[in-house]
Amino acid sequence: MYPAVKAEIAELISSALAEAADRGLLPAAELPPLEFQIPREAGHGDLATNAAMLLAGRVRRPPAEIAGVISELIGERLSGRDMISRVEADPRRGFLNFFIAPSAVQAGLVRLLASSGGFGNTAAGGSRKVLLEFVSANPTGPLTVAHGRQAAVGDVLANLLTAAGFEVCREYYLNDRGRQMKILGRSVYLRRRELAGEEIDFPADHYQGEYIRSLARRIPDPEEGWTGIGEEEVVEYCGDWASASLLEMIRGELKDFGVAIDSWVSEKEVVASGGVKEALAELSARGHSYEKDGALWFKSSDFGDEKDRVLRKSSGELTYLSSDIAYHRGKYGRGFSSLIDFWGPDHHGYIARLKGSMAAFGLDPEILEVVIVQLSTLYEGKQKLSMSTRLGEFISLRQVLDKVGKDAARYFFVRRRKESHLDFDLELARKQTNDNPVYYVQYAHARINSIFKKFQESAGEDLPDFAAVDLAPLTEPGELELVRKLMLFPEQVESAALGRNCHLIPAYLEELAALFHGYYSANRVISEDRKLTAARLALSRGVQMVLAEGLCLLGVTAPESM
RNA sequence: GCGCCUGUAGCUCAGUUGGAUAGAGCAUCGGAUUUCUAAUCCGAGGGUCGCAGGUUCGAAUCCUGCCAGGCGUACCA
Repeated sequence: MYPAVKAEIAELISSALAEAADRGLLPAAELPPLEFQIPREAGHGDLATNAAMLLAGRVRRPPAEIAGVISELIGERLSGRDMISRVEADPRRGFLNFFIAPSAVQAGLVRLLASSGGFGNTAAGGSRKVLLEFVSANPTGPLTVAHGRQAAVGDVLANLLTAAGFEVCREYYLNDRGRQMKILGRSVYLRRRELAGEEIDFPADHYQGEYIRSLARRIPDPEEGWTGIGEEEVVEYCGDWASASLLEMIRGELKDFGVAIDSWVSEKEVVASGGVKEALAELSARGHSYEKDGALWFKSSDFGDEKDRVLRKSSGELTYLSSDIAYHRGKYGRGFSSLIDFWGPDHHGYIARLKGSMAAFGLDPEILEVVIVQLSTLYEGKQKLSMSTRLGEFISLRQVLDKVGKDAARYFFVRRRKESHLDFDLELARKQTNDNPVYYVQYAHARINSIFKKFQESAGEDLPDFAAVDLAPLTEPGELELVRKLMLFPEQVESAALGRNCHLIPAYLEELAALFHGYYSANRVISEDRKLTAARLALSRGVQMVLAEGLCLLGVTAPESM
């Protein structure tokens, strides 16, 4: 609805401007691109533009005077048009405030009701392919709360991008190789020996968590027996088995968290397939690497990094960076217009070198977009929960899921800007009261369902065909405000997707729910007036559809009853 | 030292490309249910937008400099 109205307003203003010039009311001037905003106050109309302020410099008149002339001339043209009912000029600053005609608002609702889902979808993406890599936790332990937030934000962004017309692939990069794997293998191996009765001085830099003991208890004997092969092979055996079983656990956690990964890429395979060798050879061929102190270095300082980075250690081992470079180089050949990575805040220093490496290959580093998601702190009411990973005391995503459930967990993780550190109060997320925003939104959805049930019971008839209902009876300010809010949904989805601002969706849903709860308290949907009842049922249905769609984008259920 | 993020009501935070009197929830206080779910609604109080300059019709928003907090600054991942 709004795009059409905006186009209409632009046309009205430019023709008013031309006429003003003809009549000598204002000097001739070209209209700059219009900027619109939705006024906070009802008295300022439904849509406002600052056209007069933008023109002030060009025509050398005060904004308020220009606005007055324009609104006067537009006012003369409004009869016969059905989108705009009225225009007013703000006499102080020069805003032009437009009031959208109720019939135009109602027409928007008809479109929503006639849609069968996907009302919020837009074509902004033009079916371009986007690769979204997120979570990507090492298979060395359970997913943490930090992973949980990344998973929630990443998954919701994927949903939003899909709704905005992109084709999204969710990818998980598995760091199943390297130092951490060795430490994992050793950790399990040592715990295993401990279980066998040996006194072990467990190293502080090994994985301390209780889950390591549990793995050590469950690990099957190697074919050759525990002593039949060398210690190095035993450790490798332990590492392989442990990472495989931890991966199974992670898959289960993601599944229960509502996250479906489309593509799993193993670091081991990237190395084994020769991808790393190839990438290093090309870097060298392009003259962007060199040997020093027995190590191979990437000249990342040529690409905006603060210093050069090691690709292959003097020990001969590959660094994580080299396989990551190879992995990301591979992403470029897969036909994506955009490559998005989700990383924790402790990795932000890594951005320059990775993007630099893409530039070193002659690839466009702008295609690669790194999104940093800040950490969360868990609370039980006022009490802060310990997050020490070293001691293995961290709260896992699984524990959060057990405590508050998938809906609340996902909703809370997404609710804040990703740049903000999140305070996640488990006690609040569990509460079934009005201070819990998840329930607040879900309740609005369920409440509407209850109205429908009540109507069917008391009237003894089926719900009307909503798309065919005459909406003319919807004239209350609260009703039109609700519809206008509904019409904003597609823009909101698109803006959240393009700006990677998932938190806009919970905010929007809470506002919509608040409008509906308020409307519900002040007005009765079901009444003696059959036409009004039908129109209000249709309005409620529209609200319910958008709530359900928004919750679906968040991966949160929209309950029929609560 | 340098880099990234953050600083808005007692608390947790919104605030689109600079726009009208800076908003919401919680907490506090006061109200609302013979009527479709009170997991709801209505109202009140509460602010030097970290500080100081600058840019302009106009700054929480942009620029510069400070202050405070978090994270990073590995031949770890």
